[in-house]
Amino acid sequence: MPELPEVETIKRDLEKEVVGRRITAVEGDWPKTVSEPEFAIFQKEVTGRKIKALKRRAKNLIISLDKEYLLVHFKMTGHMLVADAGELHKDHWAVKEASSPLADRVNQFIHLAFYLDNGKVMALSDLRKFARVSLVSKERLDTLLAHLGPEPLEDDFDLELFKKQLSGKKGYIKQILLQQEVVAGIGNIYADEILFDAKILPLRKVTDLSNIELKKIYKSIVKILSKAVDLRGTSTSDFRDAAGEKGKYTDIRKVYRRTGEPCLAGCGGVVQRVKISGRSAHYCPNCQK
DNA sequence: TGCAGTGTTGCTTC
DNA sequence: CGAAGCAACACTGC
Repeated sequence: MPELPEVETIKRDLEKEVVGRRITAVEGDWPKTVSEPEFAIFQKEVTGRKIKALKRRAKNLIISLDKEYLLVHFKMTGHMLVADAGELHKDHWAVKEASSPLADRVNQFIHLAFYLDNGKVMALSDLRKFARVSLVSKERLDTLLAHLGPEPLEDDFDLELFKKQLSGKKGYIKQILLQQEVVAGIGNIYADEILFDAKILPLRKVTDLSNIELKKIYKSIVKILSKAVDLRGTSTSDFRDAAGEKGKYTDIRKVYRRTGEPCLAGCGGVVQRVKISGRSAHYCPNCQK
């Protein structure tokens, strides 16, 4: 699931490959991938534009063109690949070379492709077709992103700001960490990993947490997300970087999708899973209080 | 075999 | 108003 570390990985990969390039053609086989404007107009408007810069805001990738912006949200299974245009079979949107990491099955679901003036292609692969791309003005971009809370890896995200974002919030800490208006960019994987690191049970009510516990959660947010960016994200299922490769945080995760396995802190406990407002939460009942 | 589970977000329903 | 449920999809695992 592309959360903050995964989108940041894609952003950094693309930065090296596509900035300064001009888009020579746009093709797609699933028009709904483009939210706005209508697909044919999008195709016409984006063709010929130059890519100026890349940004990430929460789980969104923002591609600045010489005019307007491409706003990309990967949702569940989307990721952006860069390949030689010749590597793609245009007929069925699949990658040709079996030796390449791009040949991985999850990279074979290409629904939108931006051909570049250096013979490469920036391609959105998305098994479940939930990802969305928009071409928007600066004003529209700001409107669409206005609800988002602070970026947890920015300098201004300190303990006081975290507490302020939580004030007035009710419900379980796990549920609150997933709310993008509270802290931007945390999803199910890192919410579980953060709470394990902070030794706090996901079913704790936010209003019951002590100052010491809030500080632990704050520190774990910064620590875990930074570590995950360093390791290029988590690939328990579909996430891949721009080269089609898996993220390495998968190997050091402590609880996410480890139900029934021994706690890696060596406490003798077994990782449990519960449903919290429709989402799974993984935790160690020994380590987390 | 078939159906629940997977998880992000926005929209609908209560 | 806010919380809960569901739809958007497709594949995996039981």
